[in-house]
Amino acid sequence: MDNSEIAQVFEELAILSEMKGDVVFKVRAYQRAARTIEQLSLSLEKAVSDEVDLKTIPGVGSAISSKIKELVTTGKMETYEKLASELPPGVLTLMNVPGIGPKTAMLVATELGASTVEEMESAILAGRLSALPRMGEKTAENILRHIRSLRSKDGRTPIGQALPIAESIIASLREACPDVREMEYAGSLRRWQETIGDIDIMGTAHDAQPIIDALASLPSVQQVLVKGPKKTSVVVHPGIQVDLRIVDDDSYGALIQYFTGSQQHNVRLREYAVQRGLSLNEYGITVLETGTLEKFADETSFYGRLDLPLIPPEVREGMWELDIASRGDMPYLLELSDIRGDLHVHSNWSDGRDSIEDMVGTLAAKGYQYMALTDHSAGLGVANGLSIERLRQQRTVLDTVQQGCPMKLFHGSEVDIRADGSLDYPDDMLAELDVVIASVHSGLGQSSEKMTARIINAMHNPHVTAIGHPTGRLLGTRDAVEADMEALLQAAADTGTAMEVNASPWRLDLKDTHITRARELGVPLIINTDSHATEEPEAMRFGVAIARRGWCEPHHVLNTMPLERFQAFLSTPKPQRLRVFAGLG
DNA sequence: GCCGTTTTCGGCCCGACTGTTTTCAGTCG
Repeated sequence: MDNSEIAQVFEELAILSEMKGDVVFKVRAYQRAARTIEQLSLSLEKAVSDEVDLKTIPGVGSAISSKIKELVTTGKMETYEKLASELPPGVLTLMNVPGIGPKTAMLVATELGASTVEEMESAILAGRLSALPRMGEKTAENILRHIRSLRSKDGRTPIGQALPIAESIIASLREACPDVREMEYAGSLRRWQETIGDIDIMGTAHDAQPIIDALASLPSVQQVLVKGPKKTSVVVHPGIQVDLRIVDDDSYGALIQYFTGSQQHNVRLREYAVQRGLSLNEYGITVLETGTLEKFADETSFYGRLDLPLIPPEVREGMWELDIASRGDMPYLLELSDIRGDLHVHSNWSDGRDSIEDMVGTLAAKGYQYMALTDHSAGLGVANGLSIERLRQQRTVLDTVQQGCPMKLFHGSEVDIRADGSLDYPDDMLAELDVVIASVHSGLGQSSEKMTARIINAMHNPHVTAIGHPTGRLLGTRDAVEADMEALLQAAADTGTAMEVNASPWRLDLKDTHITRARELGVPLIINTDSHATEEPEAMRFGVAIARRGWCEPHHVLNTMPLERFQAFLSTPKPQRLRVFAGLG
């Protein structure tokens, strides 16, 4: 049972507990635990078997700690089972509909006998819902609308799709309204979560009305939901909600802080503020004793008023960031400008769109010191993988391109890890390459045991520099392979194999919690774009952001090394090269 | 159910919006 499954049980336990009528604080405790568990880098299953004290996890005390242990060891939780059996079947399902909370779900299940969304729908159509206490025609209509919108779209949007939309809306609004001063996206987008619920745009201007009008009249807008003086909401193609808020300059700091969240971070920040006699809201900070509202033009001064440094949006998840920041221990997190090379790049020699020369030119223009050309190996026929002969030819071509190129060009390959764990080129061929990225592309349905052993086997090869896109997931399209991530990361640390953070916004693989764990175990990380065309090296910013969510500093990431040190790393045999990575070699 | 430079007991974040109501419950972020 993995962490997200455990988190799911606590999320549902919170709902059941609320329906039963438990005090809200108990409900919130379950909720908070669920959200913390979801973010945890360490597998709880492993923590329990290692007898780690779970009470060190924020929001986990003795009761929740023993519930986790029960769940991990028996696969069940008595409290949950008992509550679920006492309540009408299907109540949890009903809550998937927006606008339906625990109270309404209970009412619908008990009074109307509905246990599925379909049964609820027909009860509403028969007019039975609006007859209930505190329910009316409007409520019934709204629920029906939500049921229908639930069917028409599938939840959250991958960040790679949402971010360009947000950026283009901001550009359009700035162009249409020169009066706009500050303007940026907030919410989960600004925290670089891998998927986005809706797009929040915040800004300042002398007059909000022209901006609101400009948004409502953008060609991509499908529907205007709310058009008020303070808040405007529209739906843009392809069905993403965009909220816009415009305030005066002097309130912008509190506004952007509030709407960046996360909710959990804001809850903790407000608790922290209350202890200091201050109350926070989206307008500013109120001194409780005097009732005066202080305003802040930017986030730095907002956090500063709480004696805190600016906490980077990527780590505002309500975990330990507040403790770390208040101790003065907030590290310098990796920036895009720290990246000195890209080590996973394809050309039209395999399945890339553009020539070696064009790819090299694009990367050199970014000011990188080095790159690795890593076309696919022969086994990947669908990707026009390179035979040994073509691979050697490519080397001579690359040597020619290197002439007069200011950037060091490494010759590499993205070598397929076959189903049995062997690699697609013989060792003597691999030894000729500067950089070897070993990746799984087929046999993705293997059992966890097989897949784990398969990847670890590749790590034991002395020529394998890194494992590429380790879980193989495609956001919203393909699930991660079954594998024991803890075992993989441990093996990476033991063998001196780097793990890739694939920056493609459709992959983001490793993901944030894996990155945190890798960092804790001393595994070298490499952030690569896996580019197949000249516009794709831009994706490096996604990789850097996801690494920041994993609290990466430059020294956790291999391709922040200056060229000379990176060459020293490559030329030192595994696993001794870890000493070079750690700055000891 | 959690937690402690106020506390081992008594607190526990803040506000907007909606729809149903005559003062507020439910939901959301």
